[in-house]
Amino acid sequence: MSVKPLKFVKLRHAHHQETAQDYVEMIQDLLKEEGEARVTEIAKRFGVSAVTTHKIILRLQKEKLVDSKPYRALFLTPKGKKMAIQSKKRHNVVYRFLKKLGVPEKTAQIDAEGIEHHVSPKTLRIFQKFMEQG
Amino acid sequence: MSVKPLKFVKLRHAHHQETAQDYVEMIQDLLKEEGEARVTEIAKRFGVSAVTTHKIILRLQKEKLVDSKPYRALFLTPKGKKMAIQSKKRHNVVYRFLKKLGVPEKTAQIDAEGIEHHVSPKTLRIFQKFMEQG
DNA sequence: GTCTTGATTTAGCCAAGGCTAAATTGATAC
DNA sequence: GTATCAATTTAGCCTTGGCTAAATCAAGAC
Ligand SMILES: [Mn+2]
Ligand SMILES: [Mn+2]
Ligand SMILES: [Mn+2]
Ligand SMILES: [Mn+2]
Repeated sequence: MSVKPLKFVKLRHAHHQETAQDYVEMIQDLLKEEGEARVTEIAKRFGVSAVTTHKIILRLQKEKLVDSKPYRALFLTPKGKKMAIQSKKRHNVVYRFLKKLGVPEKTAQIDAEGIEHHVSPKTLRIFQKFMEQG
Repeated sequence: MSVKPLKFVKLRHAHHQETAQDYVEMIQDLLKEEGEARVTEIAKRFGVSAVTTHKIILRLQKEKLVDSKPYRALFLTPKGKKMAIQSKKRHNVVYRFLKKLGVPEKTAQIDAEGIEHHVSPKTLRIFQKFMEQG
């Protein structure tokens, strides 16, 4: 049998996207819920220090996903907004799919937070169809 | 609504386990398929350099999952064997579950490689039941 | 206008996983 | 037995995402 590193290469790529996806989703949530997105609140919700959040925000700014001036609140760029919308949608499909299957609410929340980043477009469509019918 | 960092804390914990799980699984495969597990072959299959694999093996030895002498082949400790068996079983349930749902073989392989590490015992049992019946 | 304080940022540390280049070694060929 | 060569290991670099301690700043209180 031949060797297939492809799936591991894709796995590493997915990992590299996870933080960005969770952060833009969180910023979008805060903008909606609280009116503004601040480092301290993001850090509290992720359960990390404000310093960790700050450093990740710097990276997301370099990647043109987040926009802000020093000591000020955070905003999503158009690119960041787009990623947030897509990520949230996928997250929600995975979450509802798990619940439809019979996974308890709390467990579905926890598992969806990890699974979402590894569901390909093909699999996502199948999850969606399952919910509409099943 | 209250703030719930729990799912993110668990996500980070899952990530910390991923590499170990994939490596012990791979070593087990090689012991079975090839008779021995070598750094070079592991690196080839993961699609990383032999140096990267070597460093990860050093960590797994410190964690008492892997056993070997310098320049020699690798073995699993009892602890490593146990993890390999459990990981392989979970991986397989996730993979077969996706195929049963209608996900194409190749996609199921790729997605399962990432999803497996985020499926809790409760969700795994539900996946299993779905296959037996559905 | 100044003071105070909480939020933000900077400095500096760590571990995990990536890499290339170079040194070492085990095993095979001769 | 020695020479060779492929595999392994070491050295040294990078990025991401963790942390604490200390510095800086914005905004509200007075
Ligand atoms: Mn999400
Ligand atoms: Mn997530
Ligand atoms: Mn696996
Ligand atoms: Mn895996």
